[in-house]
Amino acid sequence: MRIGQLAQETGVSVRSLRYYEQQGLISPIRQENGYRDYSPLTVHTVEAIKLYLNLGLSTEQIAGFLTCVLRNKEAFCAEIMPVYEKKLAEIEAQIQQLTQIRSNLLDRIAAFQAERAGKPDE
Amino acid sequence: MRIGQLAQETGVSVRSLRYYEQQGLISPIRQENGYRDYSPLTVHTVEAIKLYLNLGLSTEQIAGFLTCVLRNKEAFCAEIMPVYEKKLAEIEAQIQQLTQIRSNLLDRIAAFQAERAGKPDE
DNA sequence: ATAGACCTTGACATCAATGTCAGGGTCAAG
DNA sequence: CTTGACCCTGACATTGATGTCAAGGTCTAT
Repeated sequence: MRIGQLAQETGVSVRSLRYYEQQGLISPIRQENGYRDYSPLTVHTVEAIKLYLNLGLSTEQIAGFLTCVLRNKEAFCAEIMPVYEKKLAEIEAQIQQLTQIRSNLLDRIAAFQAERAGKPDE
Repeated sequence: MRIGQLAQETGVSVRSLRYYEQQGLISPIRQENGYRDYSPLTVHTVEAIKLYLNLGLSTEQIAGFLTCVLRNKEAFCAEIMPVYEKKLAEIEAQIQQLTQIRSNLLDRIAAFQAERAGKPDE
């Protein structure tokens, strides 16, 4: 299968497929004319990549366990847990920071409105 | 006051002070030798900039109301409310997205551990 | 006059996945 | 043989505040 078809079947752009290859996530063989030639199984690989990217993982992190999860169930791949836990910690830190900013914004909006309401003609 | 002293008094790097100037947030006059010359009042300006940056606002947004809030109370500056509200909406969207990812991560971690525990010697 | 602390401008690097363009090859159908 | 759809590589842009370096000017104290 050529790259255009893979792109169409997975909904991933040709550009991104080449990028995933550059990051070591997929390794198509080459036809005689230089075109990339993908196994039909690569569709599943790309779907997996999409899934992990949607979890906020980087291509580098995905590269660390992708081979394993493609051959086994996730539970068999010990490499994946530290990644999940690291990402979870990052996400929670970000949520906390955003929540703090949100709180500050709400305070300032409230103060703004209180001052306008309380002193309408000062 | 020269840039080094302003940096020291505000805890903001010399690099950032120049950047704020480039973004139109501060406008020091120049000494005869070309050195930037800041009014002592600029310390307050920079403190305000720090505050708004910490709320997640961009220098461009800050530029839109900084002159007003330096002369008046915030409640007097109508320009600021749309900015606060836009930022609040962005923050809440981000929190929601991160919360969704967090939920997905927790699900996968739980599934991982359940599979290991449930089938320890499969 | 020289060292050293301070200032200047300009430029590149950061982070990461993706879009987009340029310049050029391949191939099948007409 | 030409058109058009598809492919290739390589490169720059995006986003935004900040770090850092280069090359050089200023000024003070020795």
